[in-house]
Amino acid sequence: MDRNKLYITTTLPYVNAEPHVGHALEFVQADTISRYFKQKLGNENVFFNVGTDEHGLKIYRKAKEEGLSINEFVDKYANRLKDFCKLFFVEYDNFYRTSDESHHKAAQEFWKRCNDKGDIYKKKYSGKYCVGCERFITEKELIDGKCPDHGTEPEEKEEENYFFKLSNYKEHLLNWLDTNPDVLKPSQKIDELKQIINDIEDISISRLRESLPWGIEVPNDPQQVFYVWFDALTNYVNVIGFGTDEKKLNEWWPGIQLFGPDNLRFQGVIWQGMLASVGLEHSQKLLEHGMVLGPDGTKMAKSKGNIISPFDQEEKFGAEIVRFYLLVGISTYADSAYKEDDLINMYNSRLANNFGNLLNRVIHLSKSKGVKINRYELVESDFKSKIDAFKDEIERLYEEYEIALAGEKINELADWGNKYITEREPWSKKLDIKESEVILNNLSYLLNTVIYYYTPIIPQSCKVAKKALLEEEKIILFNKI
RNA sequence: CGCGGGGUAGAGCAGUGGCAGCUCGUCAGGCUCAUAACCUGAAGGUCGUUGGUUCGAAUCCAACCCCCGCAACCA
Repeated sequence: MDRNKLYITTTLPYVNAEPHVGHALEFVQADTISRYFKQKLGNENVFFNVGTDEHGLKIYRKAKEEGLSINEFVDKYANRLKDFCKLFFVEYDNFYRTSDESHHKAAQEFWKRCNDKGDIYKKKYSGKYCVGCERFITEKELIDGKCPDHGTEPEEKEEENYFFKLSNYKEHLLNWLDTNPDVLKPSQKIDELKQIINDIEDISISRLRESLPWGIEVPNDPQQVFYVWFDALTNYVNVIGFGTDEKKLNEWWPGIQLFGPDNLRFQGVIWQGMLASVGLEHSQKLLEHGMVLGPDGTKMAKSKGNIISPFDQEEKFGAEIVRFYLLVGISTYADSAYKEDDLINMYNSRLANNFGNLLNRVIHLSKSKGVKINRYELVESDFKSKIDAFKDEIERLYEEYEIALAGEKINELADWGNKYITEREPWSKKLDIKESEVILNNLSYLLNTVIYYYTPIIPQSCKVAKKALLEEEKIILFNKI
Protein backbone atom coordinates (compact mmCIF):
# COMPACT_ATOMS: atom_id res chain seq x y z
CA MET A 1 0.00 0.00 0.00
CA ASP A 2 1.61 3.23 -1.11
CA ARG A 3 -0.92 5.53 0.48
CA ASN A 4 -2.30 5.37 3.97
CA LYS A 5 -5.80 6.38 2.95
CA LEU A 6 -8.21 3.85 1.61
CA TYR A 7 -11.53 4.41 -0.08
CA ILE A 8 -13.86 1.51 -0.59
CA THR A 9 -17.27 1.41 -2.17
CA THR A 10 -19.97 -1.06 -3.13
CA THR A 11 -22.20 -0.64 -6.14
CA LEU A 12 -25.43 1.22 -5.45
CA PRO A 13 -28.33 -1.19 -5.48
CA TYR A 14 -31.27 -0.09 -7.55
CA VAL A 15 -34.07 0.52 -5.06
CA ASN A 16 -36.91 -1.27 -6.75
CA ALA A 17 -36.78 -4.46 -4.74
CA GLU A 18 -35.98 -5.98 -1.37
CA PRO A 19 -32.31 -6.49 -0.50
CA HIS A 20 -31.32 -10.05 -1.32
CA VAL A 21 -28.53 -12.36 -0.29
CA GLY A 22 -26.26 -11.09 -3.09
CA HIS A 23 -26.42 -7.62 -1.61
CA ALA A 24 -25.60 -9.16 1.73
CA LEU A 25 -22.50 -10.75 0.24
CA GLU A 26 -21.23 -7.57 -1.35
CA PHE A 27 -21.96 -5.42 1.67
CA VAL A 28 -20.39 -7.69 4.25
CA GLN A 29 -17.33 -8.19 2.07
CA ALA A 30 -16.88 -4.46 1.74
CA ASP A 31 -17.54 -4.01 5.44
CA THR A 32 -14.91 -6.61 6.30
CA ILE A 33 -12.28 -4.96 4.14
CA SER A 34 -13.20 -1.61 5.65
CA ARG A 35 -13.02 -2.93 9.20
CA TYR A 36 -9.70 -4.64 8.60
CA PHE A 37 -8.07 -1.48 7.34
CA LYS A 38 -9.71 0.74 9.93
CA GLN A 39 -8.27 -1.50 12.57
CA LYS A 40 -4.85 -1.30 10.94
CA LEU A 41 -4.70 2.29 9.67
CA GLY A 42 -7.14 4.08 11.97
CA ASN A 43 -10.75 5.00 11.32
CA GLU A 44 -9.87 8.36 9.85
CA ASN A 45 -7.86 6.74 7.08
CA VAL A 46 -10.61 4.57 5.66
CA PHE A 47 -13.77 5.74 3.97
CA PHE A 48 -16.50 3.24 3.24
CA ASN A 49 -19.37 4.24 1.01
CA VAL A 50 -22.65 2.48 0.26
CA GLY A 51 -25.90 3.82 -1.10
CA THR A 52 -28.81 3.53 -3.46
CA ASP A 53 -29.46 4.23 -7.12
CA GLU A 54 -32.85 5.91 -7.16
CA HIS A 55 -33.58 7.16 -10.66
CA GLY A 56 -35.11 5.59 -13.71
CA LEU A 57 -38.31 4.49 -15.23
CA LYS A 58 -38.60 1.27 -13.30
CA ILE A 59 -38.63 3.12 -10.03
CA TYR A 60 -41.07 5.65 -11.36
CA ARG A 61 -43.42 2.86 -12.36
CA LYS A 62 -42.97 0.80 -9.25
CA ALA A 63 -43.79 3.79 -7.07
CA LYS A 64 -47.04 4.29 -8.96
CA GLU A 65 -47.80 0.60 -8.61
CA GLU A 66 -47.38 0.79 -4.86
CA GLY A 67 -49.43 3.96 -4.76
CA LEU A 68 -46.61 6.03 -3.33
CA SER A 69 -45.08 9.28 -4.41
CA ILE A 70 -41.61 8.80 -5.84
CA ASN A 71 -40.05 10.36 -2.80
CA GLU A 72 -41.98 8.14 -0.43
CA PHE A 73 -41.05 5.14 -2.51
CA VAL A 74 -37.32 5.77 -2.67
CA ASP A 75 -37.24 6.73 1.00
CA LYS A 76 -38.92 3.50 1.88
CA TYR A 77 -36.41 1.35 0.03
CA ALA A 78 -33.39 3.40 1.04
CA ASN A 79 -34.46 2.95 4.64
CA ARG A 80 -34.92 -0.73 4.04
CA LEU A 81 -31.32 -0.97 2.90
CA LYS A 82 -30.14 1.06 5.88
CA ASP A 83 -31.96 -1.33 8.21
CA PHE A 84 -30.41 -4.18 6.31
CA CYS A 85 -26.94 -2.76 6.92
CA LYS A 86 -27.67 -2.31 10.59
CA LEU A 87 -28.96 -5.85 10.85
CA PHE A 88 -25.75 -7.29 9.37
CA PHE A 89 -23.38 -4.93 11.17
CA VAL A 90 -22.37 -3.16 8.00
CA GLU A 91 -20.74 -0.02 9.32
CA TYR A 92 -20.59 2.43 6.45
CA ASP A 93 -19.21 5.96 6.65
CA ASN A 94 -21.64 7.34 4.16
CA PHE A 95 -24.96 6.33 2.70
CA TYR A 96 -25.19 7.84 -0.75
CA ARG A 97 -28.51 8.55 -2.42
CA THR A 98 -28.68 9.57 -6.06
CA SER A 99 -31.86 11.51 -5.43
CA ASP A 100 -29.97 13.98 -3.23
CA GLU A 101 -29.58 17.48 -4.60
CA SER A 102 -25.82 17.35 -4.14
CA HIS A 103 -25.65 14.28 -6.36
CA HIS A 104 -27.58 16.03 -9.10
CA LYS A 105 -25.14 18.92 -9.09
CA ALA A 106 -22.09 16.71 -9.06
CA ALA A 107 -23.43 14.46 -11.83
CA GLN A 108 -24.16 17.53 -13.95
CA GLU A 109 -20.64 18.78 -13.29
CA PHE A 110 -19.32 15.41 -14.44
CA TRP A 111 -21.37 15.69 -17.62
CA LYS A 112 -20.05 19.18 -18.28
CA ARG A 113 -16.46 18.03 -17.99
CA CYS A 114 -17.02 15.14 -20.36
CA ASN A 115 -18.69 17.58 -22.70
CA ASP A 116 -15.82 20.09 -22.42
CA LYS A 117 -13.50 17.29 -23.34
CA GLY A 118 -15.55 16.76 -26.50
CA ASP A 119 -16.73 13.31 -25.49
CA ILE A 120 -20.46 13.95 -25.67
CA TYR A 121 -22.42 14.37 -28.87
CA LYS A 122 -26.04 14.26 -29.95
CA LYS A 123 -27.27 11.61 -32.31
CA LYS A 124 -30.51 10.24 -33.61
CA TYR A 125 -31.23 6.97 -31.95
CA SER A 126 -33.57 4.50 -33.48
CA GLY A 127 -34.95 1.46 -31.81
CA LYS A 128 -37.90 -0.64 -30.82
CA TYR A 129 -40.26 1.35 -28.68
CA CYS A 130 -43.05 -0.16 -26.62
CA VAL A 131 -45.97 2.22 -26.22
CA GLY A 132 -47.21 0.35 -23.16
CA CYS A 133 -43.87 0.66 -21.41
CA GLU A 134 -43.21 4.09 -22.85
CA ARG A 135 -39.63 3.11 -23.40
CA PHE A 136 -37.16 1.57 -25.81
CA ILE A 137 -36.77 -2.15 -25.54
CA THR A 138 -33.58 -3.93 -26.44
CA GLU A 139 -33.56 -6.80 -28.91
CA LYS A 140 -32.62 -9.16 -26.14
CA GLU A 141 -35.64 -8.26 -24.05
CA LEU A 142 -38.06 -9.16 -26.79
CA ILE A 143 -39.87 -12.46 -26.65
CA ASP A 144 -40.95 -13.60 -30.10
CA GLY A 145 -40.52 -10.03 -31.21
CA LYS A 146 -42.93 -8.83 -28.56
CA CYS A 147 -42.66 -6.85 -25.35
CA PRO A 148 -42.39 -9.26 -22.42
CA ASP A 149 -44.65 -7.10 -20.25
CA HIS A 150 -47.34 -6.17 -22.71
CA GLY A 151 -47.20 -8.89 -25.35
CA THR A 152 -47.44 -6.27 -28.05
CA GLU A 153 -45.08 -5.70 -30.91
CA PRO A 154 -42.95 -2.61 -30.33
CA GLU A 155 -42.80 0.01 -33.04
CA GLU A 156 -39.75 1.53 -34.64
CA LYS A 157 -39.15 4.95 -33.13
CA GLU A 158 -36.52 7.59 -33.52
CA GLU A 159 -35.31 9.79 -30.72
CA GLU A 160 -32.42 12.19 -30.49
CA ASN A 161 -30.18 11.47 -27.52
CA TYR A 162 -26.75 12.30 -26.21
CA PHE A 163 -23.97 9.77 -26.62
CA PHE A 164 -20.72 9.30 -24.78
CA LYS A 165 -17.67 8.66 -26.95
CA LEU A 166 -16.54 5.58 -25.13
CA SER A 167 -14.82 4.41 -28.31
CA ASN A 168 -12.29 7.21 -27.83
CA TYR A 169 -10.88 5.30 -24.89
CA LYS A 170 -10.60 1.83 -26.33
CA GLU A 171 -6.83 1.88 -26.80
CA HIS A 172 -6.36 3.76 -23.57
CA LEU A 173 -8.32 1.16 -21.59
CA LEU A 174 -6.54 -1.79 -23.18
CA ASN A 175 -3.26 -0.14 -22.39
CA TRP A 176 -4.35 0.49 -18.82
CA LEU A 177 -5.12 -3.21 -18.35
CA ASP A 178 -1.83 -4.26 -19.92
CA THR A 179 0.12 -2.09 -17.52
CA ASN A 180 -2.13 -2.91 -14.53
CA PRO A 181 -3.03 -6.57 -14.89
CA ASP A 182 -3.62 -6.87 -11.15
CA VAL A 183 -6.39 -4.31 -11.04
CA LEU A 184 -9.13 -6.92 -11.42
CA LYS A 185 -9.92 -9.78 -9.11
CA PRO A 186 -10.43 -12.59 -9.93
CA SER A 187 -7.59 -12.40 -12.43
CA GLN A 188 -9.07 -15.06 -14.74
CA LYS A 189 -11.71 -12.54 -15.72
CA ILE A 190 -9.24 -10.16 -17.29
CA ASP A 191 -9.71 -11.70 -20.74
CA GLU A 192 -13.43 -11.24 -20.47
CA LEU A 193 -12.88 -7.60 -19.56
CA LYS A 194 -10.55 -7.08 -22.51
CA GLN A 195 -13.10 -8.67 -24.75
CA ILE A 196 -15.75 -6.23 -23.59
CA ILE A 197 -13.37 -3.37 -24.30
CA ASN A 198 -12.64 -4.72 -27.76
CA ASP A 199 -16.34 -4.64 -28.55
CA ILE A 200 -16.73 -1.12 -27.23
CA GLU A 201 -19.22 1.25 -28.83
CA ASP A 202 -20.37 4.73 -28.00
CA ILE A 203 -23.21 4.60 -25.55
CA SER A 204 -26.44 6.47 -25.21
CA ILE A 205 -26.49 8.48 -22.00
CA SER A 206 -29.70 10.46 -22.08
CA ARG A 207 -33.40 10.09 -22.68
CA LEU A 208 -36.15 12.52 -23.54
CA ARG A 209 -37.64 13.90 -20.37
CA GLU A 210 -41.10 13.02 -21.61
CA SER A 211 -40.19 9.34 -21.78
CA LEU A 212 -38.11 9.30 -18.60
CA PRO A 213 -39.72 11.69 -16.15
CA TRP A 214 -37.66 10.68 -13.13
CA GLY A 215 -34.08 11.65 -13.80
CA ILE A 216 -31.46 14.36 -13.66
CA GLU A 217 -31.67 17.20 -16.13
CA VAL A 218 -28.94 17.37 -18.74
CA PRO A 219 -26.99 20.65 -18.47
CA ASN A 220 -28.27 23.24 -20.93
CA ASP A 221 -30.96 20.95 -22.33
CA PRO A 222 -34.12 20.75 -20.20
CA GLN A 223 -35.68 18.38 -22.75
CA GLN A 224 -33.23 15.64 -21.84
CA VAL A 225 -32.45 13.73 -18.67
CA PHE A 226 -29.53 11.47 -17.73
CA TYR A 227 -29.91 7.82 -18.56
CA VAL A 228 -29.82 6.29 -15.06
CA TRP A 229 -26.49 4.60 -14.83
CA PHE A 230 -24.59 7.55 -16.24
CA ASP A 231 -25.58 9.58 -13.21
CA ALA A 232 -25.36 6.66 -10.81
CA LEU A 233 -21.77 5.78 -11.68
CA THR A 234 -20.54 9.25 -10.86
CA ASN A 235 -21.42 8.69 -7.20
CA TYR A 236 -18.12 6.94 -6.64
CA VAL A 237 -16.20 10.16 -6.95
CA ASN A 238 -18.94 12.64 -6.06
CA VAL A 239 -19.05 11.34 -2.54
CA ILE A 240 -15.39 12.14 -1.99
CA GLY A 241 -15.48 15.65 -3.32
CA PHE A 242 -15.68 15.56 -7.12
CA GLY A 243 -16.69 18.99 -8.30
CA THR A 244 -16.70 20.42 -4.81
CA ASP A 245 -13.45 19.60 -3.04
CA GLU A 246 -10.49 18.72 -5.25
CA LYS A 247 -8.16 18.31 -2.29
CA LYS A 248 -10.41 15.74 -0.67
CA LEU A 249 -10.88 13.96 -3.96
CA ASN A 250 -7.14 13.64 -4.45
CA GLU A 251 -6.77 12.29 -0.95
CA TRP A 252 -9.20 9.45 -1.44
CA TRP A 253 -9.31 8.62 -5.13
CA PRO A 254 -8.54 6.09 -6.63
CA GLY A 255 -10.66 3.68 -4.62
CA ILE A 256 -11.51 0.03 -4.32
CA GLN A 257 -14.76 -1.03 -5.92
CA LEU A 258 -16.80 -4.12 -5.20
CA PHE A 259 -19.45 -5.37 -7.57
CA GLY A 260 -21.20 -8.46 -8.84
CA PRO A 261 -20.66 -10.49 -12.00
CA ASP A 262 -23.30 -8.60 -13.94
CA ASN A 263 -21.52 -5.33 -13.35
CA LEU A 264 -18.14 -5.92 -14.94
CA ARG A 265 -19.09 -3.96 -18.03
CA PHE A 266 -20.25 -0.96 -16.02
CA GLN A 267 -17.50 -0.83 -13.44
CA GLY A 268 -14.68 -2.14 -15.57
CA VAL A 269 -15.30 -0.40 -18.87
CA ILE A 270 -17.89 2.36 -18.98
CA TRP A 271 -17.00 3.87 -15.64
CA GLN A 272 -13.29 3.66 -16.43
CA GLY A 273 -13.91 5.45 -19.73
CA MET A 274 -15.81 8.15 -17.89
CA LEU A 275 -12.95 8.58 -15.47
CA ALA A 276 -10.49 8.91 -18.32
CA SER A 277 -12.71 11.54 -19.91
CA VAL A 278 -12.66 13.79 -16.85
CA GLY A 279 -8.96 13.16 -16.31
CA LEU A 280 -9.21 11.07 -13.17
CA GLU A 281 -7.16 7.99 -12.39
CA HIS A 282 -8.69 4.57 -12.86
CA SER A 283 -10.01 2.59 -9.91
CA GLN A 284 -7.32 1.15 -7.69
CA LYS A 285 -8.96 -2.24 -7.50
CA LEU A 286 -11.97 -3.88 -9.08
CA LEU A 287 -13.23 -6.73 -6.96
CA GLU A 288 -15.83 -8.87 -8.68
CA HIS A 289 -17.31 -11.16 -6.07
CA GLY A 290 -18.96 -14.44 -7.00
CA MET A 291 -22.62 -15.10 -7.33
CA VAL A 292 -24.54 -16.71 -4.51
CA LEU A 293 -26.39 -19.61 -6.06
CA GLY A 294 -29.31 -21.49 -4.55
CA PRO A 295 -28.77 -24.69 -2.54
CA ASP A 296 -29.11 -26.68 -5.76
CA GLY A 297 -26.14 -24.88 -7.29
CA THR A 298 -28.13 -22.88 -9.81
CA LYS A 299 -29.11 -19.26 -9.90
CA MET A 300 -31.80 -18.28 -7.45
CA ALA A 301 -35.17 -17.65 -9.01
CA LYS A 302 -38.64 -17.35 -7.62
CA SER A 303 -39.91 -19.81 -10.20
CA LYS A 304 -37.41 -22.41 -9.02
CA GLY A 305 -38.24 -21.78 -5.39
CA ASN A 306 -34.57 -21.77 -4.39
CA ILE A 307 -34.40 -18.24 -3.09
CA ILE A 308 -32.48 -17.65 0.11
CA SER A 309 -33.67 -14.60 1.99
CA PRO A 310 -31.04 -12.79 4.05
CA PHE A 311 -33.76 -11.75 6.49
CA ASP A 312 -34.88 -15.34 7.04
CA GLN A 313 -31.30 -16.44 7.47
CA GLU A 314 -30.67 -13.71 10.02
CA GLU A 315 -33.73 -14.72 11.97
CA LYS A 316 -32.77 -18.35 11.87
CA PHE A 317 -29.06 -18.14 12.67
CA GLY A 318 -28.22 -14.59 13.64
CA ALA A 319 -26.39 -11.98 11.61
CA GLU A 320 -22.87 -12.97 12.56
CA ILE A 321 -23.23 -16.61 11.62
CA VAL A 322 -24.62 -15.58 8.26
CA ARG A 323 -21.75 -13.12 7.87
CA PHE A 324 -19.27 -15.81 8.78
CA TYR A 325 -20.68 -18.19 6.21
CA LEU A 326 -20.86 -15.62 3.43
CA LEU A 327 -17.34 -14.42 4.09
CA VAL A 328 -15.49 -17.61 4.94
CA GLY A 329 -17.77 -20.50 4.09
CA ILE A 330 -18.21 -19.68 0.44
CA SER A 331 -15.65 -18.58 -2.08
CA THR A 332 -14.87 -14.86 -2.18
CA TYR A 333 -14.60 -14.64 -5.96
CA ALA A 334 -16.26 -17.73 -7.41
CA ASP A 335 -19.93 -18.56 -7.69
CA SER A 336 -21.04 -20.73 -4.78
CA ALA A 337 -24.15 -22.53 -3.68
CA TYR A 338 -25.64 -21.37 -0.40
CA LYS A 339 -26.22 -24.43 1.75
CA GLU A 340 -27.53 -24.26 5.28
CA ASP A 341 -25.87 -27.55 6.17
CA ASP A 342 -22.51 -26.10 5.21
CA LEU A 343 -23.27 -22.99 7.23
CA ILE A 344 -24.08 -25.04 10.30
CA ASN A 345 -21.04 -27.25 9.82
CA MET A 346 -18.69 -24.37 9.30
CA TYR A 347 -20.01 -22.54 12.32
CA ASN A 348 -19.90 -25.54 14.64
CA SER A 349 -16.46 -26.71 13.66
CA ARG A 350 -14.65 -23.43 13.31
CA LEU A 351 -16.30 -21.10 15.77
CA ALA A 352 -17.83 -23.34 18.44
CA ASN A 353 -15.47 -26.32 18.54
CA ASN A 354 -12.23 -24.72 17.55
CA PHE A 355 -12.07 -21.05 18.48
CA GLY A 356 -14.82 -20.85 21.11
CA ASN A 357 -13.79 -24.01 22.84
CA LEU A 358 -10.13 -23.00 22.99
CA LEU A 359 -11.10 -19.66 24.45
CA ASN A 360 -13.03 -21.45 27.13
CA ARG A 361 -10.28 -23.93 27.86
CA VAL A 362 -7.75 -21.19 28.41
CA ILE A 363 -9.98 -18.98 30.54
CA HIS A 364 -11.17 -21.91 32.59
CA LEU A 365 -7.63 -23.15 33.22
CA SER A 366 -6.28 -19.77 34.15
CA LYS A 367 -9.02 -19.45 36.75
CA SER A 368 -8.64 -22.92 38.18
CA LYS A 369 -4.86 -22.56 38.31
CA GLY A 370 -5.15 -19.07 39.76
CA VAL A 371 -2.88 -17.68 37.06
CA LYS A 372 -2.99 -14.24 35.44
CA ILE A 373 -3.13 -14.31 31.65
CA ASN A 374 -2.80 -11.51 29.10
CA ARG A 375 0.72 -10.76 30.29
CA TYR A 376 2.45 -10.70 26.97
CA GLU A 377 5.86 -10.13 28.51
CA LEU A 378 5.66 -13.77 29.61
CA VAL A 379 5.12 -15.09 26.10
CA GLU A 380 8.01 -17.26 24.95
CA SER A 381 9.88 -15.87 21.99
CA ASP A 382 9.69 -19.10 19.99
CA PHE A 383 5.97 -19.17 20.48
CA LYS A 384 5.65 -15.53 19.58
CA SER A 385 7.52 -15.91 16.31
CA LYS A 386 5.32 -18.85 15.41
CA ILE A 387 2.25 -16.65 15.92
CA ASP A 388 3.85 -13.76 14.09
CA ALA A 389 4.34 -15.95 11.03
CA PHE A 390 0.59 -16.57 11.07
CA LYS A 391 -0.01 -12.83 11.45
CA ASP A 392 2.06 -12.01 8.40
CA GLU A 393 0.24 -14.58 6.34
CA ILE A 394 -3.21 -13.46 7.50
CA GLU A 395 -2.39 -9.81 6.79
CA ARG A 396 -1.06 -10.66 3.37
CA LEU A 397 -4.31 -12.43 2.53
CA TYR A 398 -6.50 -9.63 3.84
CA GLU A 399 -4.48 -7.13 1.87
CA GLU A 400 -4.98 -9.15 -1.27
CA TYR A 401 -8.70 -9.03 -0.42
CA GLU A 402 -8.78 -12.81 -0.03
CA ILE A 403 -11.26 -12.77 2.81
CA ALA A 404 -12.19 -16.45 2.74
CA LEU A 405 -8.54 -17.51 2.66
CA ALA A 406 -7.68 -15.13 5.49
CA GLY A 407 -10.52 -16.65 7.51
CA GLU A 408 -9.18 -20.10 6.79
CA LYS A 409 -5.74 -19.09 8.00
CA ILE A 410 -7.19 -17.68 11.22
CA ASN A 411 -8.93 -20.99 11.75
CA GLU A 412 -5.62 -22.76 11.24
CA LEU A 413 -4.12 -20.63 13.97
CA ALA A 414 -6.87 -21.53 16.43
CA ASP A 415 -6.51 -25.15 15.36
CA TRP A 416 -2.82 -25.03 16.05
CA GLY A 417 -3.66 -23.61 19.49
CA ASN A 418 -5.76 -26.65 20.28
CA LYS A 419 -2.93 -28.96 19.29
CA TYR A 420 -0.50 -26.92 21.36
CA ILE A 421 -2.62 -26.99 24.53
CA THR A 422 -3.15 -30.74 24.19
CA GLU A 423 0.54 -31.34 23.79
CA ARG A 424 1.65 -29.10 26.64
CA GLU A 425 -1.11 -30.08 29.09
CA PRO A 426 -1.19 -26.97 31.24
CA TRP A 427 -3.76 -28.72 33.45
CA SER A 428 -1.29 -31.46 34.37
CA LYS A 429 -0.43 -31.73 38.04
CA LYS A 430 3.12 -32.63 37.05
CA LEU A 431 3.72 -29.07 35.91
CA ASP A 432 4.54 -26.37 38.42
CA ILE A 433 2.52 -23.19 38.40
CA LYS A 434 5.22 -21.19 36.64
CA GLU A 435 5.19 -23.56 33.66
CA SER A 436 1.41 -23.51 33.39
CA GLU A 437 1.48 -19.76 33.62
CA VAL A 438 3.80 -19.46 30.64
CA ILE A 439 1.76 -21.90 28.54
CA LEU A 440 -1.49 -20.11 29.33
CA ASN A 441 0.00 -16.74 28.59
CA ASN A 442 1.27 -18.04 25.28
CA LEU A 443 -2.26 -19.15 24.55
CA SER A 444 -3.82 -15.86 25.59
CA TYR A 445 -1.49 -14.21 23.10
CA LEU A 446 -2.62 -16.63 20.43
CA LEU A 447 -6.28 -16.07 21.25
CA ASN A 448 -5.88 -12.36 21.23
CA THR A 449 -4.43 -12.66 17.74
CA VAL A 450 -7.31 -14.84 16.59
CA ILE A 451 -9.80 -12.36 18.01
CA TYR A 452 -8.05 -9.43 16.38
CA TYR A 453 -8.14 -10.97 12.93
CA TYR A 454 -11.64 -12.37 13.23
CA THR A 455 -12.96 -8.96 14.26
CA PRO A 456 -13.55 -7.66 10.71
CA ILE A 457 -15.58 -10.78 9.94
CA ILE A 458 -17.57 -11.25 13.16
CA PRO A 459 -17.22 -7.94 15.01
CA GLN A 460 -19.80 -8.45 17.74
CA SER A 461 -18.66 -11.89 18.85
CA CYS A 462 -15.07 -10.74 18.87
CA LYS A 463 -15.96 -7.82 21.09
CA VAL A 464 -17.45 -10.24 23.59
CA ALA A 465 -14.52 -12.63 23.22
CA LYS A 466 -12.03 -9.87 23.84
CA LYS A 467 -13.77 -8.80 27.00
CA ALA A 468 -14.07 -12.36 28.26
CA LEU A 469 -10.40 -13.01 27.69
CA LEU A 470 -9.36 -9.78 29.33
CA GLU A 471 -11.58 -10.25 32.36
CA GLU A 472 -11.03 -14.00 32.46
CA GLU A 473 -14.71 -14.57 32.46
CA LYS A 474 -15.89 -18.01 31.44
CA ILE A 475 -18.47 -17.93 28.66
CA ILE A 476 -20.02 -20.02 25.96
CA LEU A 477 -19.43 -17.61 23.14
CA PHE A 478 -20.66 -19.82 20.31
CA ASN A 479 -23.43 -22.21 21.15
CA LYS A 480 -23.48 -25.23 18.94
CA ILE A 481 -26.37 -25.47 16.55
C1' C B 1 -24.21 -21.73 -32.43
C1' G B 2 -21.29 -18.22 -29.48
C1' C B 3 -18.57 -16.03 -24.95
C1' G B 4 -16.68 -16.85 -19.86
C1' G B 5 -15.93 -20.10 -15.53
C1' G B 6 -15.66 -25.05 -13.86
C1' G B 7 -15.51 -30.93 -13.66
C1' U B 8 -9.80 -33.77 -8.11
C1' A B 9 -12.22 -38.95 -1.81
C1' G B 10 -19.51 -39.04 0.44
C1' A B 11 -19.80 -33.14 0.54
C1' G B 12 -17.02 -28.43 -0.11
C1' C B 13 -12.38 -27.11 -2.14
C1' A B 14 -6.42 -26.50 -2.78
C1' G B 15 -2.93 -28.21 -6.04
C1' U B 16 -0.54 -25.53 -13.42
C1' G B 17 5.27 -31.04 -15.15
C1' G B 18 8.25 -34.87 -10.56
C1' C B 19 5.81 -40.38 -5.12
C1' A B 20 -2.41 -37.33 -5.15
C1' G B 21 -3.58 -32.82 -0.57
C1' C B 22 -6.91 -29.73 2.98
C1' U B 23 -11.63 -29.00 5.77
C1' C B 24 -16.21 -31.42 7.10
C1' G B 25 -18.28 -36.26 7.42
C1' U B 26 -17.14 -41.82 8.46
C1' C B 27 -14.30 -45.61 11.36
C1' A B 28 -10.67 -46.93 15.30
C1' G B 29 -7.78 -45.34 19.40
C1' G B 30 -6.27 -41.55 23.07
C1' C B 31 -7.09 -37.59 26.51
C1' U B 32 -10.27 -35.38 30.24
C1' C B 33 -8.62 -28.57 31.16
C1' A B 34 -13.02 -27.58 27.73
C1' U B 35 -19.13 -26.35 24.39
C1' A B 36 -20.30 -35.10 23.72
C1' A B 37 -15.57 -30.68 22.79
C1' C B 38 -10.00 -31.61 21.96
C1' C B 39 -5.60 -34.90 20.15
C1' U B 40 -3.63 -39.23 17.20
C1' G B 41 -4.30 -42.71 13.38
C1' A B 42 -7.14 -45.25 9.41
C1' A B 43 -10.45 -46.12 5.40
C1' G B 44 -12.01 -43.59 1.02
C1' G B 45 -9.85 -40.93 -5.57
C1' U B 46 -8.71 -45.03 -12.87
C1' C B 47 -7.74 -36.18 -10.72
C1' G B 48 -14.92 -35.70 -16.69
C1' U B 49 -13.71 -38.96 -21.47
C1' U B 50 -10.39 -40.17 -25.48
C1' G B 51 -5.96 -39.31 -27.92
C1' G B 52 -1.18 -36.65 -28.14
C1' U B 53 3.64 -34.15 -26.28
C1' U B 54 7.27 -35.77 -22.43
C1' C B 55 11.96 -39.87 -19.05
C1' G B 56 7.59 -38.29 -16.29
C1' A B 57 0.81 -35.18 -17.01
C1' A B 58 -4.43 -33.58 -12.31
C1' U B 59 -0.89 -29.99 -14.37
C1' C B 60 0.95 -28.77 -21.42
C1' C B 61 -1.75 -29.67 -26.53
C1' A B 62 -6.24 -31.49 -29.38
C1' A B 63 -11.10 -33.29 -29.74
C1' C B 64 -15.37 -34.55 -27.20
C1' C B 65 -18.96 -35.04 -22.84
C1' C B 66 -21.24 -32.79 -18.56
C1' C B 67 -22.40 -28.61 -14.98
C1' C B 68 -22.83 -23.21 -13.96
C1' G B 69 -23.19 -18.09 -15.54
C1' C B 70 -23.88 -14.60 -19.74
C1' A B 71 -32.07 -13.17 -20.72
C1' A B 72 -35.56 -12.44 -16.58
C1' C B 73 -37.05 -9.17 -9.92
C1' C B 74 -31.52 -8.93 -9.38
C1' A B 75 -24.62 -8.50 -6.52
